[in-house]
Amino acid sequence: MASKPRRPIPDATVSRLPIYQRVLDDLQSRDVATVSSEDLAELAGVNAAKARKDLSFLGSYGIRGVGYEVDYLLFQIRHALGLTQQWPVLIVGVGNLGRALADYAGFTTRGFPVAALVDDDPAKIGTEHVGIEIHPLADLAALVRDLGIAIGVIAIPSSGAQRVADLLVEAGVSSILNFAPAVLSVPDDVHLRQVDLAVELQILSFHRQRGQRETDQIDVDRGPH
Amino acid sequence: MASKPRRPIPDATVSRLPIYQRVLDDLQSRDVATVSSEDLAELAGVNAAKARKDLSFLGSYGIRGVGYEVDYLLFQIRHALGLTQQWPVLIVGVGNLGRALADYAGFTTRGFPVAALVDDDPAKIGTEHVGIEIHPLADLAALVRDLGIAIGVIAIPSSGAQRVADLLVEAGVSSILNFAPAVLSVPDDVHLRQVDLAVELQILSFHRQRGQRETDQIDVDRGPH
DNA sequence: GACCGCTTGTGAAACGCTGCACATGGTTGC
DNA sequence: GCAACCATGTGCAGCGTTTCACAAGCGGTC
Repeated sequence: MASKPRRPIPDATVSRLPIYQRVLDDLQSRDVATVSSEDLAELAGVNAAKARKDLSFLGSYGIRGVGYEVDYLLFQIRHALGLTQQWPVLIVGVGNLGRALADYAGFTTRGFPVAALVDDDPAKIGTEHVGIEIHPLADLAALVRDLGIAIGVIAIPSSGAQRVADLLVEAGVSSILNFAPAVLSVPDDVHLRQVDLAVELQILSFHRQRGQRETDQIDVDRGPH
Repeated sequence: MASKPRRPIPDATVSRLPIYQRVLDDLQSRDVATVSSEDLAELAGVNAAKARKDLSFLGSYGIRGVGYEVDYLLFQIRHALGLTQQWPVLIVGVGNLGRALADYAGFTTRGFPVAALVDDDPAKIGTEHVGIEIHPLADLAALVRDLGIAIGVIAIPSSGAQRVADLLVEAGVSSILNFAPAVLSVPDDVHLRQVDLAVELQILSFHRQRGQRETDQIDVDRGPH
């Protein structure tokens, strides 16, 4: 209530806040009390002016001549990101990717405990993974309701992704993280984010080729191809 | 050689080209010969004008009054992305995430065959995963050289990520895709992309909370609008 | 208690991206 | 062969983001 953002926080800033949080977590665990925008920016891999401007959207929490108090800044970032409470997530698809996500320590430690696993493979249903029982797809709506799931993660092949997204929306999930390489359509009030692993490689490929074209002109010293 | 981009292709466009490619792949497999910018944009989840502008950076490959020839456009996109040849990748870390990536069909079908797996767990070394032998970390440089690896994928916990990145760079890899939640530093001529799974959830959390705050004030009419 | 050095917070300029609106030019039908 | 139609390609204006440069403010020092 007290901290209503006067200016709305830009999307670009929001996408960097988790990075600052991670860096600050690390500093905190090493008992560092304060940090300057320059050091923080260095650790986060950004420009110092950008870091200051990003943090200024949260409020004026720095001390001139000194820097930012690590503990307090961490609290403010968590608050801005809505991480003052835990958000249980449900993962659909317990293949290698689903298991990797369920195991991923970063989820739980950052306030996103994996509360439920769902799959449609009869051989998997009823078994457990890291202590979490695997439920059939039909139980999805009940799980969302009973566990207070706010975020659904889609980790299945793209052919079934839209159907699962529809199920999640219908069950009342308000945010979806999709790993299937498919464009999903969801209502406007549902937040959808897309992580496409192959896209990242293709972007690398583009830059690689572009760099090589330049060096083509100068010389070629790529070993045996 | 003939098609040297007069204007450099903007980053934002590059990041969308793989999406167009995926959509066009799908159209091609359904024997669709031509597609309009409007239909393509719809399938890719973007604005029609944006799609046209994106494609115009590749050259003038559309036919006014008709649309784009699917086969030809696909070829041009592949060419622009440097996907006219295969780029073998090496994955470091054969945990659940590494296995998920090795299994991921999207890699191979898009020209990025997984050519080598590396891990430092003695229990895993020498065993195989989907027919690919797991090598010790010490073999990294030799594998890169012998297999002509251009892209390295880091799928290990963040504590060892920088060390592995250094090894990859030293071995001559020019592009790195990092899944470890850590900021890595590499030379300027090495391309680095970061995929941070927890960051995506935190961004969702932010928007979720913001949406809730707004509706708190007005009232709730979540239903179909 | 005044000064000096240091770091924050921010106006403003530069840059890149988006989306509209329309001229351009190819195709089809008569 | 001409006209009507249609979808592309792009000039331009608006918007968000980045970056610079500097005033404002805090803490330590003499």
